[in-house]
Amino acid sequence: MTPELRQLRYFVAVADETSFTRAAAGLHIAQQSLSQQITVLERGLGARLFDRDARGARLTAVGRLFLPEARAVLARADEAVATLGRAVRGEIGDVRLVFLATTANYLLPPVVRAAREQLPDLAVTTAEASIAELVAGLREGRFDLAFTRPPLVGDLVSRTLLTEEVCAVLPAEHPLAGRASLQLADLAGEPWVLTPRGSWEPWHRSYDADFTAAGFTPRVVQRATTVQGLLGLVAAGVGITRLARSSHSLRRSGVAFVPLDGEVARTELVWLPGNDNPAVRAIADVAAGLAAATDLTQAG
Amino acid sequence: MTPELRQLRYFVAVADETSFTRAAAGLHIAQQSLSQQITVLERGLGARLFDRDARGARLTAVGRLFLPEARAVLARADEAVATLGRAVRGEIGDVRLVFLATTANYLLPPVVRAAREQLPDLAVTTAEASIAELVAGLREGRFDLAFTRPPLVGDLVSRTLLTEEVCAVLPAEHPLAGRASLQLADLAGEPWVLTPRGSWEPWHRSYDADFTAAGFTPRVVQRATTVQGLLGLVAAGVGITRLARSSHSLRRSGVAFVPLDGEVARTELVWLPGNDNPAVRAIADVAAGLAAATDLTQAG
DNA sequence: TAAAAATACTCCATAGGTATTTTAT
DNA sequence: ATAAAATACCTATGGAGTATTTTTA
Repeated sequence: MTPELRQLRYFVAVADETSFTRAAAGLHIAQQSLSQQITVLERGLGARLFDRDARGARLTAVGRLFLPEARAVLARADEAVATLGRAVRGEIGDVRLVFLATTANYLLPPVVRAAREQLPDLAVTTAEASIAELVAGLREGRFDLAFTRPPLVGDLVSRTLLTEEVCAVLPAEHPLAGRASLQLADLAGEPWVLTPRGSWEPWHRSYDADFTAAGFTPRVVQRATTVQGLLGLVAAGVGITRLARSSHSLRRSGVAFVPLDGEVARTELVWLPGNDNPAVRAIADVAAGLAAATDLTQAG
Repeated sequence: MTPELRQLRYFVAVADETSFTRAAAGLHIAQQSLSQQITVLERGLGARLFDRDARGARLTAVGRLFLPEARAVLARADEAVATLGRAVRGEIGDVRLVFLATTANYLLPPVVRAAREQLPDLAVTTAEASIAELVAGLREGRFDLAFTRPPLVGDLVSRTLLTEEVCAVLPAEHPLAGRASLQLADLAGEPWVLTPRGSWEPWHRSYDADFTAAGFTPRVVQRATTVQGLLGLVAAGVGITRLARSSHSLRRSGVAFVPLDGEVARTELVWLPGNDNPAVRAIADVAAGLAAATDLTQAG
């Protein structure tokens, strides 16, 4: 028979007080109940733990050996509960972060650094993925939290981490390169380089809507899969494109970033609605705090 | 709130089976009762531990972190009970042995060696004491177990460890030194050296009874406190004495040990009747086994 | 005799059982 | 439709309370 923790607590209390009466007072139960519980414990263990007399109760030789054991069990139980508390607060555990390949560049280092500082006992693993892999990974439970861009599909939970300007990206020698800002309509006649339509359908629908609102359909002269590829084509004078300002960190020569009036690009934290891992929320809070404290667009 | 061990056992069972139904069967309780207990545990801990669906129950992220904690608490409790079992069997703990100074010489080494071999985790401390110190030490709880000689006082529990012959101790050149055995009456006219009357009254009363039975009162020419002292005086030809055969180990030259017909000296294990330390019984058993297996008188 | 623990009983909180409903596949 | 868990309700074990007795210094 293994005793219950309550009985061990009672045992320790009597041992500490060398008295059933005093221990019972401290435990807020009647002396008689305590007496009965210790008797049950002793019977269960098959060993007498106290010598009783008119002055109180003192440990037997066996009881003296059991006391540190009982304390150790209780301490271990307290530790278990404390560990659970840390888990609930998201201070321990594992979180698998995934960064959209185009955001990993400037978001991953500060987020991971802040996480390590504020949540040192959390095991954070990171991955860089395409938007399709990222969404599939979240859905299939391979990732807990994604850093990505809208629009996404409906059944994921998102939280906007930061917003930044959307810029027209022009060759450095382009006539409009010196402008402080532009309207998308100003670029109606330009040759465009864009990402392949198949890369992520929701994005392309969003693009189409923007261009339709500006009153034209872009003349696409070439397509490139990566942001680096787009920037290279723009620098080469093949055409122009449209990117978030932070993309500027990937190529600073040969291209000009001119803000497009009223257009913003959002970076979002995304997770599965059913994900109950408190560490996800903790990391999300760290990232949000980081975004609020420092203007991450300055990294671009 | 700290959960009870029962609840932790239930939690581990459900986690292992990934099913309330199967776990309940293994625990020999109804699924509904188990479901209720886990709910109580979750409420008490303030954390959901399982995700339930029609296929069963799987750990949440928090539950996954709590599982090893729960196992550790249960394992620690099992260890505590196991340790208690060892204490009850007298395999661990402390025993303070005391040897009568005149028996320490040949009893202490083999007893301590056997104890270390058979009860390696028992902390055995030893002391050598006069009969008066020995009895007082037992009474006042300074010693747990004594190796001594009868007669003693009534309120101590004793167990005869071994018996040996009582011998007349004569100078080597004494006319009776060559005899195979003697009667005490044969020594009526001899000069005697004995221990001081005050050293331990019960012994002297026993001596007196023996001499009275043999029909004479010994003519005491000198007294010595220690066995060594008595042997020295005998070797010097001052007188004769009477000792257990094992005393021969203290002086082998100049003295002759001649068995006295029908007289036996007992060595006893003695302890306080209220001493509930199982280690005392364990050591007593080891000593008794040792005495049965090897003739300790051969050490004399 | 006085202080402490044990015993005898009573009560009720709760662990556990039974019947049924809800939920998700 | 089926299999699992949750809910509702009932039962009964046993933890805790009150009154009293026993024990020992």
